[in-house]
Amino acid sequence: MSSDPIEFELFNEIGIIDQLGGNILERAMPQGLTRAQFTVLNHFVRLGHDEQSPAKLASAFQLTRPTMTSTLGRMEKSGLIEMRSDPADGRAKLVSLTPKGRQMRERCLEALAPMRPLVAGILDEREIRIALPILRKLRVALDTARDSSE
Amino acid sequence: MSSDPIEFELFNEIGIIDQLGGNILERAMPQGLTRAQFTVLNHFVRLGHDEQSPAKLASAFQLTRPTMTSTLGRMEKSGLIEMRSDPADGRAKLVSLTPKGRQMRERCLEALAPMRPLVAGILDEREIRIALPILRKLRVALDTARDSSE
DNA sequence: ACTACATAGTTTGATATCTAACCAAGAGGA
DNA sequence: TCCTCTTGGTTAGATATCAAACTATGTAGT
Repeated sequence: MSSDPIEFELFNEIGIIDQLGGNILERAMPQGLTRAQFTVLNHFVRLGHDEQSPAKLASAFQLTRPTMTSTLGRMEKSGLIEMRSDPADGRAKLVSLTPKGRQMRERCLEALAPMRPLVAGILDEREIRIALPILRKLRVALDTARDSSE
Repeated sequence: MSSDPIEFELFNEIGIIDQLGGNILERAMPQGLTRAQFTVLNHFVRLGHDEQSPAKLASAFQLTRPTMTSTLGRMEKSGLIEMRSDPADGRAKLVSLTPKGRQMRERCLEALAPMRPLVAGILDEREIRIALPILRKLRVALDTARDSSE
């Protein structure tokens, strides 16, 4: 364990946190909503977008288009989003939240609220504020590394 | 984005880093070896274990047993590991690396070596040493939270 | 206008992951 | 001994994710 380069250890911790955290998150979600689906719901409300193309969403989350196709298809089937053809571009589609989608997002936030104190019991805000900029820097660099490799 | 509680932002960054990092890792791996499979190979060598039960492995990686069954099955089929029944416990199995598995792990390390300077160009060691203990603390707490909820 | 390239979305097939449910085997207690 | 509970592994079914390949549409360059 300690024989690993420190960079690998960093990614190792990050990987485990992501897995455990995601797991806890999904258990807390109403009706077995998925983390990926919650992310989409959240994106629209947070950024105030009415409509977005699947390609834009994929790029916002750094996912491939096939992945978005799959997730959006499931969300459309369960009535959380709607899709229509983009009148301005024959190739594209436009995704928007349904009222049910908005409502579901609200319920997710309520379900997640009790988890805030839980995290606060582990890390205090000072520690988070120390770690966050470092992680953000790493994330941004990996983002651009990926973009440029395509 | 900035309207999110800071804890959620933390998990958000962690999630994206994990995804992008894992992706870059898998692209670098020889013969399309998977991150999950590399983790198993690495575990045996790093900890010097000759044999381990699937259940121990699952618990070491905080994965469910079905997940281990699936990954180990694939690794056995491709000759990276061997499995035999545990003579001391009729329920259990014992997993061990094959020479091919050991060799594959070596090749992975070689393939990963060039990535170290890449990361070093983003974060210097000082920053990593600042973030690492905080993340470790979070990981350990989530670990125990999961264990106690079962 | 035609050709070539780029972009949007999808389909296919693979892996990883989870939960739920199952069977087999060990462990403990009455 | 028998009954119960726990533990190890598997199977089935679901979702997310990727890469590769395909179709359709837009864009640019000649």
